[in-house]
Amino acid sequence: MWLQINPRSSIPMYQQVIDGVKSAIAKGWIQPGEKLPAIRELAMELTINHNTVVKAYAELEREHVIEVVRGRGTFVTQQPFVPNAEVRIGGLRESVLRLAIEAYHLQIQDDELIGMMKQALDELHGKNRLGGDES
Amino acid sequence: MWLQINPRSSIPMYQQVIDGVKSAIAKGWIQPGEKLPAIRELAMELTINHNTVVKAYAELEREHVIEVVRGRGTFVTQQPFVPNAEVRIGGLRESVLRLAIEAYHLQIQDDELIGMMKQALDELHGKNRLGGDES
DNA sequence: TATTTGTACCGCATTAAGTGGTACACTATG
DNA sequence: CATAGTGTACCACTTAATGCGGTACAAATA
Repeated sequence: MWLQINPRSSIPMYQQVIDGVKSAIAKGWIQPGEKLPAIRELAMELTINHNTVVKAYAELEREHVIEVVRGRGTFVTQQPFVPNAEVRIGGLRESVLRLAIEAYHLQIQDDELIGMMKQALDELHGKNRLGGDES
Repeated sequence: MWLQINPRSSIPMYQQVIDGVKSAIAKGWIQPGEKLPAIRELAMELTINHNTVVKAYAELEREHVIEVVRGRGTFVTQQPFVPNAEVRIGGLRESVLRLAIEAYHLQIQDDELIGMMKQALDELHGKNRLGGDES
């Protein structure tokens, strides 16, 4: 199963489902157009309530990550929604700054953080670049 | 005032205080050894309950960001706590991957994300580097 | 001694998260 | 047409987190 959740995490379970689906898509574990588990089916699999899955799927649809069709099922979005530049950049600024601050208090040097970032990106793409172009 | 909170945010107010203090330190707005506002004083300033500030300060002390002295006040840590490598790197891995996934779904290209990261780091340090070494 | 500061409780209200259940609407299949 | 599979929409309920308001105590300082 490409989705695991921890009932005792401080992160709400519906949020873990959201993150898990997004992660699986970014990693290519599920392809655009592919069908996701049915709501009751996934709830059974994770031994959580179906309403919790409903909440997660609804949010994923709101973010154009999946498409929900009544009576047929839920599918990974085919034609990716294209957010405008303002949303694209502005939506990330806060998260990027937040990470920079977190790194500061963990005493992570700039180039080290950039290196980790590149490594994470490469992992997402299935590459294995070892060298880099850090200054 | 170097701290602003939004009572109607989905982020808990005590968490906003934590983030705000960390941010102010990372940006150099408050220096190591400097005294933070007294609990009741800050609560009055932000028009929130003193217990909320207590909760935030307690967490900041737990993370070795500030030091609390009964009867004297709270101060930004002088001798920064040095976490071991495992905590330093491992603690960031998850956040970095999370950001990479978020960027993926916003259709942000790798070099664009790296660029934003470098820019954020430079802002924290008060620099103004424009050029970069993106591939 | 008086003031400033942090600490530790208590009770209370509001909200988010999650459970369990039921019923209905739409689609595909036979 | 009937049936199975699916999403949708409620409802009532419990638990935990958040935040407020208040009071009292402890330690440092002037």
